[in-house]
Amino acid sequence: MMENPDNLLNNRNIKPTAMRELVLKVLTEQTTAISLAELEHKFHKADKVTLFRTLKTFEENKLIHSIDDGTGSVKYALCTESCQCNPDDLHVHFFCTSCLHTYCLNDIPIPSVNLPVHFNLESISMVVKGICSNCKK
Amino acid sequence: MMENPDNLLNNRNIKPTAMRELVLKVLTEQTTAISLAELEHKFHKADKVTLFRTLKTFEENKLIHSIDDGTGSVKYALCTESCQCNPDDLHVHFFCTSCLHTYCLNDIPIPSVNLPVHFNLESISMVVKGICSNCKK
DNA sequence: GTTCTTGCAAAATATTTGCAAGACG
DNA sequence: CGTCTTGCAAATATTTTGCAAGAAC
Repeated sequence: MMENPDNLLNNRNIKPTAMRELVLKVLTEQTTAISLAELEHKFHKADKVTLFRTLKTFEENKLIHSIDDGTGSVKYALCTESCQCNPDDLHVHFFCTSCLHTYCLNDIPIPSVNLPVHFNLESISMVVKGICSNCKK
Repeated sequence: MMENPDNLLNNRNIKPTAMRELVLKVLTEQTTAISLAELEHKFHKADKVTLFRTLKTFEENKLIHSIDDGTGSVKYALCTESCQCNPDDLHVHFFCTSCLHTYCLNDIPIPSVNLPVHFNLESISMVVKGICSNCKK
């Protein structure tokens, strides 16, 4: 069942302000993860710092997750509705070196790893780089 | 068989200058990956930009590899002697959220992933976060 | 002399904080 | 009023480039 934007915010205990609804709308329209700078360009008049803090708020409340794809600018993408950002919820990300887009491979869970003894796992990040199907055409 | 520092440089076609030998010496003494800022602190009088370019040179010639552990500052660590930095050569990295050190888990290869159709793999990065064995004591 | 390396200055990029004005209840 | 949010300014951090002096061969 599709949630409306306000429910998405309320479900995560985020007060639905106009700004946040706009940012959430942009995020839902993305097929790939978006950077703060890219998000800023989606608006004609919006303060980057406000957008930054909006993203931080979203991230703290697990509405979105951040991806460090190695480009130097962090990308953000919506979590699935049930996501709690536990290691089990995490998926692989794919960075296309041609179109520079960062994909959430939501269907591909991060494989488990046998850590050395006495190493304790909290979270994992896995970023694959290569050419995406769009660019390979 | 242990190589001497100059051989390590020559093997990678890096002209062995005094600066490079010093940087290589520091790198061989590390048990965890090191950032540019940390490297700078190992010297009393060394220009950060020179160190940066030394690391770049080392990386281009596959003497070291860089790790983006999500802290915002890139870490560097020696490659194994046979490393060509192919996907098959890559290993998992571990970032300890307690001591903030980044380990090369050289014995743990990155598990393979089945990408969606027409997605082409070039390289993979996998960073595990948690508590290391030293901090768990 | 020619090329590569180094040091200093400064640019470029990204992230983060301080603070006051405004919105909301 | 009191709290949370927003906007502007500015600080911080990191990476990167330009350029000229110096070293290596």
